[in-house]
Amino acid sequence: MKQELIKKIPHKTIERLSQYRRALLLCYDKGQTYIFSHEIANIQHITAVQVRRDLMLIGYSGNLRRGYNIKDLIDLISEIIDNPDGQKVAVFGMGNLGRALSKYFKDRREKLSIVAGFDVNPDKVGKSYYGVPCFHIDDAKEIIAREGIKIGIITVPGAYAVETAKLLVEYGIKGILNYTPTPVEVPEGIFLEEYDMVTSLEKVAFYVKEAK
Amino acid sequence: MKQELIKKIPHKTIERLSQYRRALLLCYDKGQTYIFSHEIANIQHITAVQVRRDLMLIGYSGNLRRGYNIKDLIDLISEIIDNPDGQKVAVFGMGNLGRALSKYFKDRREKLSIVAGFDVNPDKVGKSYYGVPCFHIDDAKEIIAREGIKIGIITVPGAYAVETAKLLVEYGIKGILNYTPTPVEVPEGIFLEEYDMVTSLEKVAFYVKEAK
DNA sequence: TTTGCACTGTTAAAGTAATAACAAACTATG
DNA sequence: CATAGTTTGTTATTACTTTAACAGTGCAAA
Repeated sequence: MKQELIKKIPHKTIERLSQYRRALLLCYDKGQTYIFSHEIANIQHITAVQVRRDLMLIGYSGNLRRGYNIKDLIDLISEIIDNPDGQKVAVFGMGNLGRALSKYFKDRREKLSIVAGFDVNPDKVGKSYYGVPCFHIDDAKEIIAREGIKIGIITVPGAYAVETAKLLVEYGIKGILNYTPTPVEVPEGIFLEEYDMVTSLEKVAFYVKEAK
Repeated sequence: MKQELIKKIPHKTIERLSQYRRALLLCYDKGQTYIFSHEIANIQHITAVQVRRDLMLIGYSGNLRRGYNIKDLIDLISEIIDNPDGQKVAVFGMGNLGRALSKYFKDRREKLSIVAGFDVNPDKVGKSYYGVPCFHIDDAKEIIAREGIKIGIITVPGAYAVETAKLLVEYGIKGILNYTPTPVEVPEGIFLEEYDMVTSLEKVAFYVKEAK
């Protein structure tokens, strides 16, 4: 897969590739070897055209009669979205949400793993949650450097989101996933993704109201 | 606010309105009475033009010299996105994520509140988490009907997502927020919003890798 | 062998969203 | 009272995303 090609893949396609891979892994585990675009589409909430278009963008060609080779496609998607050397992640804020994420990602992805949690609560520091050791935030700098952690998930209370993000950038984190409702600022070159559960719920509430 | 106008508001604008209101509430609590479009924009990650365009869509006019009246704008946004009679929400799956949401929404919105949690674990049933009572899923039908719950958040393990969604629809839920990585199907007329943490993290990992 | 079917791969069109451009309005100030 | 500065409200443009249309291909079956 050429570098220039990868640069042109739209954000939305990257997201769908992640979802395709998940669906494909399930099928692969069941022993299925080939799959049609409309089968992938049925698993996710999209159309077969969308699937074919996405696969076209990554330069994968299927078999006209049998569809796509599941194993090959999984490998190609992995080649695109995974870092061959692996990617280490840390969670900042080991509250309910931080622990939910720790549990969730436990042994899910070979190339992507949460290796540390941070908190300020002395009751949590020193403990381990679902295999993720919890450290004091004061030790973050050292541990991030030592482990080579490049990605940080922010799950601290909203009031501390901004300062946490600032620290992470200072400590060398290159990608931030902010789950607090407070938007944070990052300098150029740091990838930021924010998701706000309050907004999502209010959106659902709005459309439920409107549907009446 | 006219009904036809509301119908034409784009999804993205609805999401931003929720975020504007949050920012406005903070300013209002600080005693600020007027705010400029670029001030709102600075709080969120958007441009002043975007803010003005969104407010145009909902038909709100600001003061040319002082900007927007914070109180009035909060009221107007609330009139649009809130249900005047309130909206009750239930969480299905009181694991870490379910409890995180329960805690998070505790007393946050007057018109939108989580009133019940459901689980199958007998250790959880009968307990209360952050003010949200946990019931057995077998009692969901009755409680949903009795309380008039219209929105369900799915935080069960992915393997149970599909059947849970099916149950909710059967029990009269009109809007679903699915936080499992497993896509679910809902019939026409039921609003569905899905968010997948795995995809988000993989997306961050991809762009961190590419930035190197 | 040829006809029909069921796919894929690609280009074209439509729909949606964000950005830019700019006129109009108000106020403060000299 | 005129002028400069600042901000709003709206239209126009551009960019992005999805959906539609359709040609091309291989297989199966008559």
